[in-house]
Amino acid sequence: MPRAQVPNVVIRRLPLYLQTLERIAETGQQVVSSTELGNQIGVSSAQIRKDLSYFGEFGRQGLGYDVENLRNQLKRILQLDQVWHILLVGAGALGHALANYRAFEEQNFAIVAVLDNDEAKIGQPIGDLTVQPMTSMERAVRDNHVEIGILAVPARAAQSVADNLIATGIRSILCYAPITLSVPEHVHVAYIDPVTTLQTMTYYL
Amino acid sequence: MPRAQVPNVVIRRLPLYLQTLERIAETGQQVVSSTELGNQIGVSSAQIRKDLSYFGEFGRQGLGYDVENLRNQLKRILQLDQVWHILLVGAGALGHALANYRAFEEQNFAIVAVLDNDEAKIGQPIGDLTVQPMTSMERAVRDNHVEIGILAVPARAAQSVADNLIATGIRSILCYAPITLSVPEHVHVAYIDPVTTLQTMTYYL
DNA sequence: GTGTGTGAAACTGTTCACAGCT
DNA sequence: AGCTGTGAACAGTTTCACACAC
Repeated sequence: MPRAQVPNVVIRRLPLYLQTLERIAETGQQVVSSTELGNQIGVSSAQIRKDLSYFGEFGRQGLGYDVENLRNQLKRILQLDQVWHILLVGAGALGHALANYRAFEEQNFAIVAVLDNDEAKIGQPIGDLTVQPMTSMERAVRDNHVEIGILAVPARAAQSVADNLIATGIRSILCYAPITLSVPEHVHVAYIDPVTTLQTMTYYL
Repeated sequence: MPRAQVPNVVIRRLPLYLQTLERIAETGQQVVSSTELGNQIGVSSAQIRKDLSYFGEFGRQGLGYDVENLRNQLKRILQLDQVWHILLVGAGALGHALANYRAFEEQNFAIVAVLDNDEAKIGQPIGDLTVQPMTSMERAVRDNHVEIGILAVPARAAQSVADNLIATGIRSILCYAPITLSVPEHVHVAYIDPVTTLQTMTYYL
Protein backbone atom coordinates (compact mmCIF):
# COMPACT_ATOMS: atom_id res chain seq x y z
CA MET A 1 0.00 0.00 0.00
CA PRO A 2 1.96 2.96 -1.30
CA ARG A 3 -0.73 5.49 -0.36
CA ALA A 4 0.86 7.32 2.54
CA GLN A 5 4.26 7.96 1.02
CA VAL A 6 3.05 9.43 -2.25
CA PRO A 7 3.82 13.14 -2.21
CA ASN A 8 0.93 15.50 -2.47
CA VAL A 9 2.35 17.26 -5.52
CA VAL A 10 2.32 13.98 -7.38
CA ILE A 11 -1.39 13.55 -6.73
CA ARG A 12 -2.01 17.06 -7.98
CA ARG A 13 -0.32 16.25 -11.28
CA LEU A 14 -2.22 13.04 -11.96
CA PRO A 15 -5.42 14.78 -13.10
CA LEU A 16 -3.36 16.72 -15.63
CA TYR A 17 -1.96 13.50 -17.00
CA LEU A 18 -5.46 12.09 -17.16
CA GLN A 19 -6.90 15.13 -18.96
CA THR A 20 -4.13 15.08 -21.49
CA LEU A 21 -4.48 11.35 -22.08
CA GLU A 22 -8.17 11.86 -22.75
CA ARG A 23 -7.42 14.47 -25.36
CA ILE A 24 -4.83 12.19 -26.93
CA ALA A 25 -7.28 9.27 -26.91
CA GLU A 26 -9.77 11.39 -28.85
CA THR A 27 -7.29 11.70 -31.70
CA GLY A 28 -7.11 7.92 -31.92
CA GLN A 29 -3.46 7.76 -30.89
CA GLN A 30 -2.89 4.54 -28.95
CA VAL A 31 0.61 4.84 -27.51
CA VAL A 32 2.36 7.79 -25.93
CA SER A 33 5.85 8.32 -24.50
CA SER A 34 6.59 10.18 -21.30
CA THR A 35 8.42 12.77 -23.40
CA GLU A 36 5.41 13.46 -25.59
CA LEU A 37 3.02 13.57 -22.66
CA GLY A 38 5.38 15.84 -20.76
CA ASN A 39 5.74 18.27 -23.64
CA GLN A 40 1.99 18.75 -23.78
CA ILE A 41 1.78 19.52 -20.08
CA GLY A 42 5.04 21.35 -19.56
CA VAL A 43 6.54 18.74 -17.26
CA SER A 44 9.75 16.73 -17.70
CA SER A 45 9.57 13.16 -18.91
CA ALA A 46 11.49 12.01 -15.85
CA GLN A 47 8.87 13.57 -13.63
CA ILE A 48 6.09 11.67 -15.32
CA ARG A 49 7.93 8.38 -15.11
CA LYS A 50 8.81 8.98 -11.47
CA ASP A 51 5.26 10.01 -10.59
CA LEU A 52 3.78 6.92 -12.20
CA SER A 53 6.36 4.68 -10.55
CA TYR A 54 4.76 5.37 -7.18
CA PHE A 55 1.80 3.30 -8.32
CA GLY A 56 3.25 0.60 -10.52
CA GLU A 57 4.83 -0.11 -13.88
CA PHE A 58 2.43 0.95 -16.59
CA GLY A 59 4.75 1.45 -19.57
CA ARG A 60 6.63 -0.77 -21.94
CA GLN A 61 10.31 -0.17 -22.39
CA GLY A 62 11.20 0.94 -25.86
CA LEU A 63 7.57 1.75 -26.65
CA GLY A 64 5.85 3.97 -24.16
CA TYR A 65 2.44 3.84 -22.51
CA ASP A 66 -0.78 2.45 -23.85
CA VAL A 67 -3.05 5.48 -23.78
CA GLU A 68 -6.21 3.62 -22.87
CA ASN A 69 -4.54 1.52 -20.19
CA LEU A 70 -2.77 4.42 -18.52
CA ARG A 71 -6.00 6.39 -18.58
CA ASN A 72 -7.80 3.57 -16.79
CA GLN A 73 -5.02 3.14 -14.27
CA LEU A 74 -5.10 6.84 -13.41
CA LYS A 75 -8.86 6.76 -13.03
CA ARG A 76 -8.52 3.81 -10.70
CA ILE A 77 -5.75 5.46 -8.66
CA LEU A 78 -7.73 8.68 -8.28
CA GLN A 79 -10.91 6.68 -7.58
CA LEU A 80 -12.57 8.27 -10.57
CA ASP A 81 -14.12 4.99 -11.71
CA GLN A 82 -17.24 5.77 -9.69
CA VAL A 83 -19.72 8.62 -9.43
CA TRP A 84 -19.16 11.11 -6.59
CA HIS A 85 -22.06 12.97 -5.04
CA ILE A 86 -21.77 16.68 -4.36
CA LEU A 87 -23.79 19.09 -2.28
CA LEU A 88 -23.57 22.67 -3.51
CA VAL A 89 -24.15 25.41 -0.97
CA GLY A 90 -24.87 28.84 -2.41
CA ALA A 91 -27.22 29.61 -5.30
CA GLY A 92 -25.84 32.97 -6.38
CA ALA A 93 -24.22 33.71 -9.72
CA LEU A 94 -21.36 31.34 -8.97
CA GLY A 95 -23.69 28.60 -7.75
CA HIS A 96 -25.65 28.85 -10.98
CA ALA A 97 -22.51 28.65 -13.08
CA LEU A 98 -21.43 25.55 -11.17
CA ALA A 99 -24.85 23.92 -11.33
CA ASN A 100 -24.81 24.32 -15.12
CA TYR A 101 -21.19 23.29 -15.67
CA ARG A 102 -21.40 20.20 -17.83
CA ALA A 103 -17.86 19.04 -17.12
CA PHE A 104 -18.94 17.78 -13.69
CA GLU A 105 -21.21 15.07 -14.95
CA GLU A 106 -18.89 14.27 -17.87
CA GLN A 107 -16.23 13.49 -15.27
CA ASN A 108 -18.45 11.52 -12.89
CA PHE A 109 -19.24 14.29 -10.43
CA ALA A 110 -22.95 14.69 -9.73
CA ILE A 111 -24.33 17.72 -7.96
CA VAL A 112 -27.26 16.14 -6.15
CA ALA A 113 -28.62 19.09 -4.17
CA VAL A 114 -28.28 22.86 -3.92
CA LEU A 115 -28.90 24.83 -0.74
CA ASP A 116 -29.21 28.52 0.05
CA ASN A 117 -30.40 30.54 3.02
CA ASP A 118 -32.06 33.23 0.91
CA GLU A 119 -35.85 32.86 1.06
CA ALA A 120 -36.13 34.38 -2.41
CA LYS A 121 -33.97 31.66 -3.92
CA ILE A 122 -35.45 28.67 -2.15
CA GLY A 123 -37.76 26.75 -4.46
CA GLN A 124 -36.23 28.28 -7.60
CA PRO A 125 -34.88 25.94 -10.28
CA ILE A 126 -31.11 25.67 -10.67
CA GLY A 127 -29.68 23.35 -13.31
CA ASP A 128 -31.88 20.26 -13.06
CA LEU A 129 -32.50 20.85 -9.36
CA THR A 130 -34.43 23.07 -7.01
CA VAL A 131 -32.84 25.28 -4.38
CA GLN A 132 -33.51 23.95 -0.88
CA PRO A 133 -33.23 25.66 2.51
CA MET A 134 -30.14 25.19 4.66
CA THR A 135 -32.20 23.17 7.11
CA SER A 136 -32.32 20.39 4.51
CA MET A 137 -28.57 19.90 4.69
CA GLU A 138 -28.41 16.86 6.87
CA ARG A 139 -31.16 15.04 5.05
CA ALA A 140 -29.74 15.93 1.64
CA VAL A 141 -26.34 14.57 2.61
CA ARG A 142 -27.75 11.38 4.07
CA ASP A 143 -30.34 10.60 1.40
CA ASN A 144 -27.96 11.22 -1.50
CA HIS A 145 -24.80 9.73 -0.03
CA VAL A 146 -22.96 13.02 -0.48
CA GLU A 147 -19.18 12.80 -0.10
CA ILE A 148 -18.13 16.29 -1.21
CA GLY A 149 -19.37 19.78 -0.40
CA ILE A 150 -18.86 22.84 -2.58
CA LEU A 151 -18.98 26.20 -0.82
CA ALA A 152 -20.15 29.00 -3.09
CA VAL A 153 -21.13 31.36 -0.29
CA PRO A 154 -19.74 34.72 0.90
CA ALA A 155 -16.55 34.59 2.96
CA ARG A 156 -18.33 35.62 6.15
CA ALA A 157 -20.65 32.60 5.93
CA ALA A 158 -18.07 30.04 4.81
CA GLN A 159 -16.74 28.86 8.18
CA SER A 160 -20.14 28.25 9.70
CA VAL A 161 -21.45 26.41 6.64
CA ALA A 162 -18.26 24.34 6.62
CA ASP A 163 -18.82 23.44 10.27
CA ASN A 164 -22.32 22.27 9.42
CA LEU A 165 -21.12 20.22 6.47
CA ILE A 166 -18.48 18.57 8.62
CA ALA A 167 -21.08 17.81 11.28
CA THR A 168 -23.03 15.80 8.70
CA GLY A 169 -19.93 13.70 8.06
CA ILE A 170 -18.55 15.31 4.91
CA ARG A 171 -14.78 14.99 4.65
CA SER A 172 -14.02 16.91 1.45
CA ILE A 173 -14.80 20.56 0.84
CA LEU A 174 -14.15 22.70 -2.19
CA CYS A 175 -14.24 26.30 -1.02
CA TYR A 176 -14.73 29.28 -3.34
CA ALA A 177 -14.61 31.86 -0.55
CA PRO A 178 -11.31 33.70 -0.02
CA ILE A 179 -10.83 32.53 3.54
CA THR A 180 -8.81 29.75 5.12
CA LEU A 181 -11.22 27.39 6.84
CA SER A 182 -10.38 25.88 10.16
CA VAL A 183 -11.26 22.19 10.01
CA PRO A 184 -10.43 18.96 11.83
CA GLU A 185 -7.46 16.86 10.78
CA HIS A 186 -9.50 14.35 8.79
CA VAL A 187 -11.22 16.91 6.54
CA HIS A 188 -9.67 17.93 3.22
CA VAL A 189 -10.26 21.43 1.91
CA ALA A 190 -9.27 22.82 -1.48
CA TYR A 191 -9.59 26.50 -2.33
CA ILE A 192 -10.52 28.19 -5.57
CA ASP A 193 -10.50 31.96 -5.66
CA PRO A 194 -9.64 34.05 -8.68
CA VAL A 195 -8.64 37.09 -6.64
CA THR A 196 -6.11 35.14 -4.60
CA THR A 197 -4.71 33.71 -7.81
CA LEU A 198 -4.53 37.10 -9.51
CA GLN A 199 -2.75 38.48 -6.47
CA THR A 200 0.15 36.14 -7.09
CA MET A 201 0.27 36.96 -10.80
CA THR A 202 0.68 40.69 -10.30
CA TYR A 203 3.94 40.05 -8.48
CA TYR A 204 5.49 38.90 -11.72
CA LEU A 205 4.09 41.70 -13.88
CA MET B 1 16.73 43.43 -5.58
CA PRO B 2 15.59 40.18 -3.99
CA ARG B 3 13.03 39.44 -6.71
CA ALA B 4 14.67 36.61 -8.60
CA GLN B 5 15.64 34.44 -5.63
CA VAL B 6 12.28 34.47 -3.90
CA PRO B 7 10.76 31.00 -4.21
CA ASN B 8 7.49 30.68 -6.01
CA VAL B 9 5.76 29.02 -3.09
CA VAL B 10 6.50 32.05 -0.97
CA ILE B 11 4.75 34.34 -3.44
CA ARG B 12 1.73 32.05 -3.44
CA ARG B 13 1.43 32.38 0.34
CA LEU B 14 1.63 36.17 0.48
CA PRO B 15 -1.97 36.73 -0.66
CA LEU B 16 -3.13 34.47 2.17
CA TYR B 17 -1.21 36.55 4.66
CA LEU B 18 -2.71 39.69 3.15
CA GLN B 19 -6.28 38.35 3.28
CA THR B 20 -5.90 37.31 6.86
CA LEU B 21 -4.37 40.64 7.86
CA GLU B 22 -7.33 42.40 6.30
CA ARG B 23 -9.74 40.34 8.35
CA ILE B 24 -7.71 41.04 11.47
CA ALA B 25 -7.61 44.75 10.68
CA GLU B 26 -11.41 44.79 10.52
CA THR B 27 -11.58 43.67 14.12
CA GLY B 28 -9.51 46.68 15.14
CA GLN B 29 -6.55 44.60 16.29
CA GLN B 30 -3.35 46.52 15.62
CA VAL B 31 -0.54 44.08 16.28
CA VAL B 32 -0.21 40.42 15.37
CA SER B 33 2.46 37.79 16.00
CA SER B 34 3.66 35.27 13.44
CA THR B 35 2.22 32.55 15.66
CA GLU B 36 -1.26 34.06 15.69
CA LEU B 37 -1.20 34.76 11.96
CA GLY B 38 0.06 31.26 11.28
CA ASN B 39 -2.64 29.64 13.37
CA GLN B 40 -5.34 31.36 11.35
CA ILE B 41 -3.87 30.17 8.06
CA GLY B 42 -2.56 26.78 9.06
CA VAL B 43 1.09 27.65 8.51
CA SER B 44 3.97 27.57 10.98
CA SER B 45 5.19 30.78 12.56
CA ALA B 46 8.70 30.09 11.31
CA GLN B 47 7.40 29.87 7.79
CA ILE B 48 5.78 33.26 8.01
CA ARG B 49 8.88 34.89 9.45
CA LYS B 50 11.08 33.24 6.84
CA ASP B 51 8.77 34.22 4.00
CA LEU B 52 8.66 37.84 5.11
CA SER B 53 12.42 37.94 5.60
CA TYR B 54 12.87 37.66 1.83
CA PHE B 55 11.53 41.18 1.55
CA GLY B 56 12.75 42.96 4.66
CA GLU B 57 12.28 43.25 8.39
CA PHE B 58 8.71 44.22 9.11
CA GLY B 59 8.27 43.07 12.71
CA ARG B 60 9.38 44.24 16.12
CA GLN B 61 11.11 41.78 18.38
CA GLY B 62 9.11 40.96 21.45
CA LEU B 63 5.98 42.53 19.97
CA GLY B 64 5.05 41.22 16.57
CA TYR B 65 3.90 42.94 13.39
CA ASP B 66 1.92 46.13 13.00
CA VAL B 67 -1.16 44.90 11.13
CA GLU B 68 -1.62 48.00 9.02
CA ASN B 69 2.05 48.29 8.13
CA LEU B 70 2.47 44.65 7.17
CA ARG B 71 -0.68 44.86 5.10
CA ASN B 72 0.72 47.81 3.18
CA GLN B 73 4.08 46.17 2.73
CA LEU B 74 2.46 43.05 1.28
CA LYS B 75 0.34 45.15 -1.06
CA ARG B 76 3.46 46.91 -2.24
CA ILE B 77 5.40 43.66 -2.70
CA LEU B 78 2.58 42.09 -4.70
CA GLN B 79 2.07 45.34 -6.62
CA LEU B 80 -1.48 45.56 -5.37
CA ASP B 81 -1.26 49.27 -4.66
CA GLN B 82 -2.54 49.99 -8.16
CA VAL B 83 -5.56 49.03 -10.24
CA TRP B 84 -5.06 46.20 -12.72
CA HIS B 85 -7.09 46.02 -15.92
CA ILE B 86 -8.61 42.74 -17.00
CA LEU B 87 -10.10 41.53 -20.23
CA LEU B 88 -12.64 38.76 -19.78
CA VAL B 89 -13.17 36.39 -22.70
CA GLY B 90 -16.32 34.31 -22.53
CA ALA B 91 -19.79 35.53 -21.56
CA GLY B 92 -21.39 32.26 -20.56
CA ALA B 93 -22.58 31.36 -17.08
CA LEU B 94 -19.06 31.53 -15.71
CA GLY B 95 -18.33 34.82 -17.46
CA HIS B 96 -21.45 36.30 -15.91
CA ALA B 97 -20.50 35.10 -12.46
CA LEU B 98 -17.05 36.63 -12.86
CA ALA B 99 -18.37 39.91 -14.25
CA ASN B 100 -20.61 40.25 -11.21
CA TYR B 101 -18.06 39.15 -8.62
CA ARG B 102 -17.62 42.15 -6.37
CA ALA B 103 -14.35 41.00 -4.85
CA PHE B 104 -12.48 41.97 -8.02
CA GLU B 105 -13.09 45.67 -7.69
CA GLU B 106 -12.74 45.55 -3.90
CA GLN B 107 -9.23 44.22 -4.47
CA ASN B 108 -8.25 46.62 -7.24
CA PHE B 109 -8.97 44.37 -10.19
CA ALA B 110 -11.13 46.00 -12.86
CA ILE B 111 -12.75 43.99 -15.63
CA VAL B 112 -12.73 46.58 -18.38
CA ALA B 113 -14.17 44.60 -21.27
CA VAL B 114 -15.93 41.31 -22.01
CA LEU B 115 -15.71 39.49 -25.33
CA ASP B 116 -17.55 36.54 -26.83
CA ASN B 117 -17.83 35.05 -30.29
CA ASP B 118 -21.51 34.19 -29.96
CA GLU B 119 -23.61 36.58 -32.05
CA ALA B 120 -26.51 36.16 -29.62
CA LYS B 121 -24.43 37.42 -26.71
CA ILE B 122 -22.72 40.35 -28.42
CA GLY B 123 -24.36 43.60 -27.38
CA GLN B 124 -25.95 42.10 -24.29
CA PRO B 125 -25.24 43.70 -20.91
CA ILE B 126 -22.93 41.89 -18.51
CA GLY B 127 -22.15 43.43 -15.13
CA ASP B 128 -21.66 47.13 -15.95
CA LEU B 129 -20.39 46.31 -19.43
CA THR B 130 -21.59 45.17 -22.83
CA VAL B 131 -20.40 42.01 -24.54
CA GLN B 132 -18.18 42.82 -27.53
CA PRO B 133 -17.15 40.65 -30.46
CA MET B 134 -13.78 38.91 -30.50
CA THR B 135 -12.62 41.24 -33.25
CA SER B 136 -12.54 44.02 -30.65
CA MET B 137 -9.82 42.29 -28.68
CA GLU B 138 -6.81 44.23 -29.84
CA ARG B 139 -8.51 47.59 -29.49
CA ALA B 140 -9.96 46.69 -26.08
CA VAL B 141 -6.54 45.71 -24.79
CA ARG B 142 -4.85 48.81 -26.17
CA ASP B 143 -7.49 51.38 -25.22
CA ASN B 144 -7.91 50.07 -21.67
CA HIS B 145 -4.28 49.24 -20.92
CA VAL B 146 -5.22 45.65 -20.16
CA GLU B 147 -2.52 43.64 -18.40
CA ILE B 148 -4.41 40.43 -17.56
CA GLY B 149 -6.70 38.15 -19.53
CA ILE B 150 -9.26 35.80 -18.05
CA LEU B 151 -10.28 32.84 -20.18
CA ALA B 152 -13.81 31.64 -19.47
CA VAL B 153 -14.25 29.77 -22.74
CA PRO B 154 -14.62 26.08 -23.59
CA ALA B 155 -11.42 24.01 -23.55
CA ARG B 156 -11.40 23.59 -27.33
CA ALA B 157 -11.28 27.37 -27.83
CA ALA B 158 -8.83 28.19 -25.03
CA GLN B 159 -5.52 27.77 -26.86
CA SER B 160 -6.48 29.90 -29.82
CA VAL B 161 -7.94 32.68 -27.66
CA ALA B 162 -4.78 32.57 -25.56
CA ASP B 163 -2.66 32.93 -28.69
CA ASN B 164 -4.65 36.00 -29.66
CA LEU B 165 -4.34 37.51 -26.20
CA ILE B 166 -0.60 36.97 -26.23
CA ALA B 167 -0.38 38.55 -29.67
CA THR B 168 -1.88 41.74 -28.22
CA GLY B 169 0.93 41.83 -25.65
CA ILE B 170 -0.82 40.32 -22.63
CA ARG B 171 1.60 38.51 -20.32
CA SER B 172 -0.73 37.13 -17.64
CA ILE B 173 -3.59 34.74 -18.23
CA LEU B 174 -6.03 33.20 -15.79
CA CYS B 175 -7.46 30.13 -17.48
CA TYR B 176 -10.69 28.43 -16.41
CA ALA B 177 -10.56 25.78 -19.11
CA PRO B 178 -9.26 22.33 -18.13
CA ILE B 179 -6.36 22.35 -20.57
CA THR B 180 -2.68 23.16 -20.25
CA LEU B 181 -1.93 26.09 -22.52
CA SER B 182 1.23 26.23 -24.52
CA VAL B 183 2.66 29.74 -24.18
CA PRO B 184 5.99 31.55 -24.63
CA GLU B 185 8.46 31.78 -21.78
CA HIS B 186 7.50 35.32 -20.77
CA VAL B 187 3.77 34.61 -20.31
CA HIS B 188 2.40 33.54 -16.94
CA VAL B 189 -0.63 31.30 -16.82
CA ALA B 190 -2.63 30.23 -13.78
CA TYR B 191 -5.35 27.61 -13.93
CA ILE B 192 -8.65 27.36 -12.10
CA ASP B 193 -10.80 24.33 -12.71
CA PRO B 194 -13.07 22.73 -10.15
CA VAL B 195 -13.05 19.33 -11.85
CA THR B 196 -9.27 19.11 -11.81
CA THR B 197 -9.32 20.09 -8.15
CA LEU B 198 -12.02 17.56 -7.28
CA GLN B 199 -10.03 14.89 -9.08
CA THR B 200 -7.24 15.28 -6.57
CA MET B 201 -9.62 15.25 -3.62
CA THR B 202 -11.17 11.91 -4.47
CA TYR B 203 -7.77 10.29 -4.07
CA TYR B 204 -7.92 10.95 -0.35
CA LEU B 205 -11.52 9.85 0.13
C1' DG C 1 8.78 36.62 29.38
C1' DT C 2 7.46 37.39 24.40
C1' DG C 3 8.57 37.42 19.77
C1' DT C 4 11.56 38.49 15.46
C1' DG C 5 15.18 37.31 12.03
C1' DT C 6 18.26 33.90 10.41
C1' DG C 7 22.00 30.55 9.61
C1' DA C 8 22.22 25.53 9.86
C1' DA C 9 20.01 21.17 9.74
C1' DA C 10 16.44 18.29 8.19
C1' DC C 11 13.39 17.16 4.99
C1' DT C 12 10.95 16.93 0.46
C1' DG C 13 10.82 16.96 -4.38
C1' DT C 14 13.18 16.98 -9.00
C1' DT C 15 16.54 15.80 -12.30
C1' DC C 16 20.19 12.87 -13.86
C1' DA C 17 21.97 9.00 -15.94
C1' DC C 18 22.00 4.44 -16.92
C1' DA C 19 20.68 -0.70 -16.77
C1' DG C 20 17.56 -3.26 -19.07
C1' DC C 21 13.84 -4.32 -22.27
C1' DT C 22 11.61 -3.86 -27.11
C1' DA D 1 17.70 3.08 -31.93
C1' DG D 2 13.86 4.30 -28.55
C1' DC D 3 11.93 4.34 -24.09
C1' DT D 4 10.82 2.86 -19.18
C1' DG D 5 11.90 2.45 -14.23
C1' DT D 6 14.88 3.80 -10.62
C1' DG D 7 18.79 4.64 -7.35
C1' DA D 8 21.77 8.45 -6.65
C1' DA D 9 22.82 13.27 -6.94
C1' DC D 10 20.98 17.57 -6.74
C1' DA D 11 17.90 21.45 -5.75
C1' DG D 12 14.33 23.46 -3.24
C1' DT D 13 11.62 24.11 1.00
C1' DT D 14 10.61 23.83 5.78
C1' DT D 15 11.79 23.47 10.42
C1' DC D 16 14.88 24.14 14.20
C1' DA D 17 17.05 26.69 17.60
C1' DC D 18 19.06 30.59 19.26
C1' DA D 19 21.06 35.51 19.39
C1' DC D 20 19.04 39.61 19.97
C1' DA D 21 15.53 43.24 21.01
C1' DC D 22 11.42 44.89 23.56
